[in-house]
Amino acid sequence: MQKNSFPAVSNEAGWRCHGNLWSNLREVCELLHIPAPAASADEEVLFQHVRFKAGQRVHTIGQNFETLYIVNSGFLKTVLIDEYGNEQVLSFPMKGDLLGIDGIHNQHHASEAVALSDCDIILLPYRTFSVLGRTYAELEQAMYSVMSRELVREQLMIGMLSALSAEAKVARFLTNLGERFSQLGYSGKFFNLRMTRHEIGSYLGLTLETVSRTLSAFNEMGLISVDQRQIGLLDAAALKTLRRLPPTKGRNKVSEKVSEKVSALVGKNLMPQWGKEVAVALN
Amino acid sequence: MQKNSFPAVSNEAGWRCHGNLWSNLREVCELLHIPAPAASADEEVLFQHVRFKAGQRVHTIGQNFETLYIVNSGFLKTVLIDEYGNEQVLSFPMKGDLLGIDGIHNQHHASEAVALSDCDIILLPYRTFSVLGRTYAELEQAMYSVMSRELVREQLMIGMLSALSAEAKVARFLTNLGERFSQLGYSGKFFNLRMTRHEIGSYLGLTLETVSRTLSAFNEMGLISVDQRQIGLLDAAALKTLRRLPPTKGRNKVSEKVSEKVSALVGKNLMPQWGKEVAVALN
DNA sequence: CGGCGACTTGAATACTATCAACGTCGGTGG
DNA sequence: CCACCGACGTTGATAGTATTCAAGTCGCCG
Repeated sequence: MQKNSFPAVSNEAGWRCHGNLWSNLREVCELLHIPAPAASADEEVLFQHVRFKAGQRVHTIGQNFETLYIVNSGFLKTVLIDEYGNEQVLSFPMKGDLLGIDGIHNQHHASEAVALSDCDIILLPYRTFSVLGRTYAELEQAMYSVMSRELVREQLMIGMLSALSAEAKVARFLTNLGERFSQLGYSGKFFNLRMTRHEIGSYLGLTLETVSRTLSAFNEMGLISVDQRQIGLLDAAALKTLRRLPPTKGRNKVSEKVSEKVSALVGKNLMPQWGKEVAVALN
Repeated sequence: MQKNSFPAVSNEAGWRCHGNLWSNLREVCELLHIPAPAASADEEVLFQHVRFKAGQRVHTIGQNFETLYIVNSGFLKTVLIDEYGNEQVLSFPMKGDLLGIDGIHNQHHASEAVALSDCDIILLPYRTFSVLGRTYAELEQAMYSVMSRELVREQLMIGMLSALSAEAKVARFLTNLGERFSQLGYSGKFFNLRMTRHEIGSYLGLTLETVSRTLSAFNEMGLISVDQRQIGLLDAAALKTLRRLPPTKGRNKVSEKVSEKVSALVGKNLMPQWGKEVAVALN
């Protein structure tokens, strides 16, 4: 599972104890990119690491909510299960992401978190966290901020799901993933996917075939390179500006002319209607 | 604007002062359905009401975040604006809903809240709230819970957007709206919509034409009654069980037989593939 | 080697969007 | 008062995108 291009994360932060790894509050805050409480005599408060193997569930739907989880290494997916047993992928958490927030409300998890690779997860017991929050106001502030950010992220997801074409969704998915990898210090241009086409499709509201076709189309257009799960973003700028054809009525002249040019450029109608050249011209 | 079937909300809760209405902490907590802090010598902490006329914005995108808002009466929409100026409706808040959470992160509002009818909104300054939260732990707990609930709501929205057919989306929209009205003490069966077809479509990821057609189809099928914005849910149970035809491969025999029967029943292919009779048969 | 899961690709279908015409309702001003 | 207008809504015809169904390939593991 770790045969990819990512360096194995070194877990030098933390102490070994009883064969497990532990982190203190400062390390946890760093991981979450939130300011750590300044003075802390609580250096002895330690948080346990737990390892999950690929395929294992960190928490399941309906499970009693007792703790939050912070991803220290590895890749996961969070899913909803509908009444027919179909998975709906909600997110692909990775290092630094917080899991389990959905359980705070009514004390039960509403979603399921599954490890896509071997993972190292830090347990942040909610009781402990609450106590710490009463002590350090900054912590609580940070928690509000993280939850608010998560909310905004989901709002953007909603906007993307209901307004973008299949090609635009896949393009954004790839560039977002690249940006997240960059922020973690990995390459934002060349990476490999940890999830199946089916999971990508579920996440984007598409079928796996559509995802596969779109990736192939991007590949033929030279926007990306694809070899199974190995992805190379060859023209990230073009991908980022890829959108559905303008929903605003009023630029019909432009779109007509352009669509001719574009479809002449790339054989079939695989080229997104509001493609590369156009987007550049708009800037 | 208030010529509808809803009784005008009486605002006897709160005090008039300088021509404005004010509410204390206990009233605010009731409105949000969260437990009020038990002992409170802070009875003198009052929160100002502000009235917005239909069409006015409570907050706009990019605006500095200073206060949260609680809907005391009226109906709103929250929207995202994309790079072409198109609106993406995110929610339709009404009495008891909390607005502005998205501004906590990075101190700027990510979305816009617009009044769809005349509204009475309670201001909950974030600074004030933070101070109160430090005093009353239950308050903070409640805030986490509300934000968590909001997160779960958006997750369900994502699942709905990416997995359901147009008919199922509209059906759920109607039943959800009915349930919310019920909880507020209004009729959950007969109500009128406060938003245009375009806004519904934006919310559901559909065009206004599709929304209109679907409502007409439901009407002809006897599931609902429609007269402009006056809606009557005649068969809420059927609406609630309306889904897209099962994405799980494996019940092809059933779906084929049924689709014939159903399409024979209602002229063209307006009948959702997994319709009323089928759903009942499955239970 | 056989089999399975993941992936790709093709062809046909089906659903939804788009474009367009028309109807309704309210408000406004001649 | 009536004509006009604009916003909203309905309905039809058509087009196009994404899904579905169906092979077939590839890589991996027992």
